[in-house]
Amino acid sequence: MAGTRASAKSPLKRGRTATVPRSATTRGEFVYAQLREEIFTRKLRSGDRLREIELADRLRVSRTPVREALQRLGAEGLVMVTSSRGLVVTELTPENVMALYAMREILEGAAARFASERASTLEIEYLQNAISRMRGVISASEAAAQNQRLHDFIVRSAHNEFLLKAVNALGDTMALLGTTTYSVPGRIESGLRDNEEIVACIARRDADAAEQAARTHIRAASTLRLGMLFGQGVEPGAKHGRFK
Amino acid sequence: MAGTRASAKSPLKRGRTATVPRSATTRGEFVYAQLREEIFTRKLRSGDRLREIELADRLRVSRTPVREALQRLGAEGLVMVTSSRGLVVTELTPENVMALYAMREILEGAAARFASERASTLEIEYLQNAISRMRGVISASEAAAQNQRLHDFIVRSAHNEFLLKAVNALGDTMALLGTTTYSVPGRIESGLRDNEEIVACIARRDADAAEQAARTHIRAASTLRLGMLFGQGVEPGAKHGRFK
DNA sequence: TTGTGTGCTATTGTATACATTGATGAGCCG
DNA sequence: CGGCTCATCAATGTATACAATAGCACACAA
Repeated sequence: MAGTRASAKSPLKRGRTATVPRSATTRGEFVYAQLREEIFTRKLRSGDRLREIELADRLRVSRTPVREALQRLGAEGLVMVTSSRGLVVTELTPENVMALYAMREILEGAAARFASERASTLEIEYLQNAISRMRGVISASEAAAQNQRLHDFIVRSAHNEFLLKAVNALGDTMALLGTTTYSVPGRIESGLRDNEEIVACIARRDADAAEQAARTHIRAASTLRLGMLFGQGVEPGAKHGRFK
Repeated sequence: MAGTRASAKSPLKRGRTATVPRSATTRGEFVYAQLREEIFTRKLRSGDRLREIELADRLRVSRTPVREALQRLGAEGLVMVTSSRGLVVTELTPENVMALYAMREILEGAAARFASERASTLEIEYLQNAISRMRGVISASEAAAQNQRLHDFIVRSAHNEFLLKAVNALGDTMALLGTTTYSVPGRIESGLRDNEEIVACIARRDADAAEQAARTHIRAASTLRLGMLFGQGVEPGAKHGRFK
């Protein structure tokens, strides 16, 4: 039985050794990772067209692995088909963004709830340590990164494969938005307080309170985000199309 | 600009004129629809291997559209890669099933909550009519179908694209389980009462209560399901592998 | 008997040629 | 001058040949 090489839906997507990033695993995998990277780093921006031949030429592979990658990206919602321009990097409308945050509120709430019910004592200790490490952080990017790690861990502590998938999918879409809400003054402190509360609830196995606290946390981020979008126009760096 | 034909992620996938079911839209689409059908009708069962060449021969297409279809199915979780046997129809472990229902509880709750907040009065009227139609239904399959339609409509009334996608993905996975919990005696009546309560909460715009009611509804189904799984062994028709 | 190496084979990965089709624009006719 | 037809093009859909590889069976040796 040979069929083992298969395409591997690897949930992680690290870069490779640097010398020859190509052929990290398979070419399809490489193209997928590369395009994700370019989307997240905004080398490819919302609305940019994705032509198979053009990508194949640029990445020095045939159209076959390119199609594979595009299809995976499509399934994740990072690229979408428009009737007028074919395949493009997904553009989020303001309605999408609101729906996105509403959904995040639900999912992060669920993660906190499930973690309250199922996290091991070891996992809870880790969460508490993570909170300690967050105190004293002052840079927005560092705070955002730690916040991200904490929530990833909460999701993993929920021990629910379907939740994990849903959260990852949503996270990818969030990445399309670019900037973090931690750049808003005062957000670091309030974010920390939120997270302390969430972990405390999980630690005392209070599922209802944990869910509520997590929702409140996201709700705050949501409010800030909508302020960024509608309050003062576009974010720094955005040049074209919608508000993105 | 030509790139219009693209692969179209069309949410619907109807058959065509019947004479030649093939080429419904594209061959890739056809293979995708066909395999889904076979999985849902259990012609392909959990654990069955999916070999590209074999499928291509059987469906009279080349490997290219087959690969496309398999990839889409993989993204949806209907097929998975095992290290030992390559690509197979997804097998759910008992842990998976529990996680699945836990997640459904969350998502149906979210749908009810959002619907409470965002459904139009027209949508609410429809929901109430749907409830009326459900009264007096006696067959398990009919009750299950109506229940399904009602919940689909609630999800649509939630007006959240991300929720919709998550629910659909979960629904596909549920389909792998086969039988419905409506075959359990008394379930039709209790299910109806649950649904009446959910719709009533939505109608009076009580988001918290609606979420709670929906969770309760799914929780009941979950309990029944676990009874079916662990209480008396396997379901009728299941012959091999796990409990599926 | 059991461990180990080695070729074979089944199966997937990749490239590429060809088919198909929607859009575009030029030219022709009224 | 306006509208229609048709040739052409750009882009994706499909088939297929070839490459690479993992697993297996078999043989051989200790």
